[in-house]
Amino acid sequence: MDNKKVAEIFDEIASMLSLEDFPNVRFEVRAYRKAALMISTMQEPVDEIYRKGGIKALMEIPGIGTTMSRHIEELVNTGRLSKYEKLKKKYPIDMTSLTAVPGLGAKKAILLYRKIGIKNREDLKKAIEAHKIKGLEGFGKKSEEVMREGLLMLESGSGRQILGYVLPVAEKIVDKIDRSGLVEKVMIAGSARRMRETVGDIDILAISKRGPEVMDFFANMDEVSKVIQKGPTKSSVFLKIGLNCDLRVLEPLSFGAAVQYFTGSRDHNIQVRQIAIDKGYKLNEYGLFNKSNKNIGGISEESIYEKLGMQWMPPEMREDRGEVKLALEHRIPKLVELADIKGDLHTHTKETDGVNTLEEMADAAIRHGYEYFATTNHSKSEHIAKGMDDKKFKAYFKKVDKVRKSVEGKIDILYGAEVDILKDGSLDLEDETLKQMDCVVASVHTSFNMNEKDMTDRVIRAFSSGLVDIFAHPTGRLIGDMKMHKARAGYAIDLERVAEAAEENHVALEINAFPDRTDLNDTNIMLLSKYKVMFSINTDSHSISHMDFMRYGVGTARRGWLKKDKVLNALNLISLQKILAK
DNA sequence: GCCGTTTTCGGCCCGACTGTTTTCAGTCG
Repeated sequence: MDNKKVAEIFDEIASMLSLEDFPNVRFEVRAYRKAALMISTMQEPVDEIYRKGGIKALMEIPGIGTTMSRHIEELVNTGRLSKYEKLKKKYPIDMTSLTAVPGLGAKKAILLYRKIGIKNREDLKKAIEAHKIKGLEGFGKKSEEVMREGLLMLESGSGRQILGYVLPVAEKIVDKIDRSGLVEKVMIAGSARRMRETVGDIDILAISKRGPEVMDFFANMDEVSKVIQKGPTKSSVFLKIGLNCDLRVLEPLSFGAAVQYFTGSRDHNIQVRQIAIDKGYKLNEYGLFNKSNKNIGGISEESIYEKLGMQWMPPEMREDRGEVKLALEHRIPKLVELADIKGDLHTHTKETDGVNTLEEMADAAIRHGYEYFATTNHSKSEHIAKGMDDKKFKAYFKKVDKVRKSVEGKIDILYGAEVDILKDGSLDLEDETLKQMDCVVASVHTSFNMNEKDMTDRVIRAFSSGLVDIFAHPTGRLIGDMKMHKARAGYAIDLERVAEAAEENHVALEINAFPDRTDLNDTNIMLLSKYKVMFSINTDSHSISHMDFMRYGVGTARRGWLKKDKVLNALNLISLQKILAK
């Protein structure tokens, strides 16, 4: 029983309970939803937690109490849950997939079942095609249309998309609104502002006295494929890239409150609002209100946090992972910033599977204001990537020498490679070749389906060569979205054992900034920060434009609460070389 | 159903928009 399945069952129970009528039912619904969300985003499988520590360990999980932990116990032991089955008898419909259809909630779903026997999405689709829906009580022409389009959208598979491909679009939209002259201020909020690796929609906030005009401008933008709703203060559109985008227009006095509110995350906000309530205030998206209902802090995010006795914190931290407590104690760490990055230690060129020459890459690195960068082409096992053997590396380094001279004084180029860690843990190039290099990046590209112990041993054996400086994309996962990017779960690997070995052998762990990877991810980084290991934030650029991806790596690092002093490539060249020499 | 250095009971976020409403319920974020 994996976490996803448990979460789905809890979520479905929540939906079914929302149809029941007993005191406090809505809070019970919320409890199940919260538990589902918690479990679905957890790293460790709940059945493992239960097997290791029983009910007691389960109850340590926030949002899981006596009842939920018993439920999990029942699910792990029997594969079934009597409460779920009981409800399911009463509401025998495929609740999760039906309520995923926009415009359709639990109440309407059960109504459709009772009136015309719709049990799942297939039934719904047929009923819509046969125009059986409109005319039913509570349904009209419009609701049929909304559901029809919703179904199409679900079928086309657009869900969350990768931040690195969405953020530039969002920024373009914001820029256009800004230049329209209709707004005093406009900015991105939501999960994009928190730099989550994927986003489900784009939230934009603006200050303007001309709401309706702003909304007209917004609805008519090139990027928009369909207007979903349009009011004077809130509009929602579906973008051509297959994502929803919401725009809200606000008063200046509410802007800070709205920014705070819509940046989220939801769980962070619930905590912050609770603090407001405890202080006798009320916090909503329009402001921070005192007892006499005067807005005392809505103008800026900073003023809200300040009035609540909290330190302002970077959006990347707002995930309800303990940041609220730190903010109350004024102990928010100073996180690494894009401006701290002094170089990129994982880049490719035309010689293998990159598209730009070393000269072009050097130029781009200079434009990024870097002090140094490493050229790290693939080793010979990577046939598809035209990986280079020892001889080719030697020849390549002569070329590097030339370019080095031509950019002298502007940037330093480090010799490097992205060398394959072979199945047995050996490296894909001769020791002699690797010893000549300033920066050896090692990574796994083959035999992904080894078991966890073998994979971990393989990687640790590579570290013990003493030749590896950076372990690239440590889990090998590819995020993917349902459109064009292929997903791949990471290989099984014990990251904590890897971190121990990395500490011992002076290997830095990579935070790969490539949007499909962001590997390590935020939770990995948090987990591994307790080790005395350095992290290296690299783009894995295969072209000069990829160098812009650095901000996603930095964003991921910040989501993992990483400070500058743990980041290898935030060091200046001299300090970097000292560490690489180890 | 969960949670708690002010509580083991009594709280738990709430407003915009829409459709089908003749005054509001459902959905969503």
